[in-house]
Amino acid sequence: MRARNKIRAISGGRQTLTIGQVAQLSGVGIETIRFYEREGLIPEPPRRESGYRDYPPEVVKRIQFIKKAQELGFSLKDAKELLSLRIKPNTTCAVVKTKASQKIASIDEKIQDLERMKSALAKLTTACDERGPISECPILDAVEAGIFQAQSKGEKR
Amino acid sequence: MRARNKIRAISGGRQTLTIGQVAQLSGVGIETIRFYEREGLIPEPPRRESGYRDYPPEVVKRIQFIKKAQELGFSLKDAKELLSLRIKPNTTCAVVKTKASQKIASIDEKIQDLERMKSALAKLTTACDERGPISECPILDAVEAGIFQAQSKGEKR
DNA sequence: TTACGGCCTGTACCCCACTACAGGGTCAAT
DNA sequence: ATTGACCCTGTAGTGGGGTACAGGCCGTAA
Repeated sequence: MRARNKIRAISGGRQTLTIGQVAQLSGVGIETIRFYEREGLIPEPPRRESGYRDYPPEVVKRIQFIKKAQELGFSLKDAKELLSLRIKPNTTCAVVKTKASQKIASIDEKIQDLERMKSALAKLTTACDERGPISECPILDAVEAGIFQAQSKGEKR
Repeated sequence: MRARNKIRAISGGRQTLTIGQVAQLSGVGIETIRFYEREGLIPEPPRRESGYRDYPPEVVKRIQFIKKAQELGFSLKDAKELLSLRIKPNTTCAVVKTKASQKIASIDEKIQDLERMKSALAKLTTACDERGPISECPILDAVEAGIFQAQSKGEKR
């Protein structure tokens, strides 16, 4: 009953991981890892004689990146694109830069939107403090003022 | 005698919208609107004698908010919660504040993660400019350095 | 009054991202 | 040698979030 078994590969000896270890370390299910492999999100790992997948530890970070990207509203396809953005000898720099700056732009947009949401929520708590004769739903007020749409037009409610 | 059917309700006369008009203005399909209604994301609108849904214009902003929230990695359930955060006469202020600050915290986390992604991408373009003997995949480097995991623990970067 | 687009309900179907078996081989401790 | 956890391939099913009809009523310009 050696629970130590689980971390054997990490703490010493062998430098590779089984799929189960990868799953545990990255916080996803085994099936998800095989799914990502099928979808080309993570590379096919080498196999042992037994046919077992033999993972390098880096794959854990890659999977965590994928999960993060998803939480931030990117699809798996987006995540794949992000991960494949790299400088390869025969890729022109211009191409990489173009793609990267597109991604940066879309990230900036998300950040802006999140900031607007955040300030709407902040307004809500403030209104709560003041307990004055304030509208009963500041978020909707913000929404109705077009927080995401009319922002740059200088409109007000 | 009402001409210009499509914008009639918007430009003058009647202050309400048909489902088709709402769809067009908010950039989603008609079926999506009915779906949101079934799911309780937008209130059931009053009906005309004909049975047609008769929307107040505010619903457009509400739908746009829902769409934005989705793009930012919130589920429809999350969006519903965000929209229902309001100060009602019989809701205690404390409850609202607690929920709001939880939402704000999760938004802040998203912003942090996006900033980290962004800087990884920025590094990529810089590396590209310098054309030096730099790693071929800065994003993965960042990932491998645990940009999302080790950050808050004061670990190396 | 007819044509034709818009709206109604209801049901079925679709894509994405998993998740769960079934049936069978592997590995390490007992 | 056996046990039981772990891994394999393959296929099927699930839940979220829509999307697409079918069959039928409404509304209005010609």
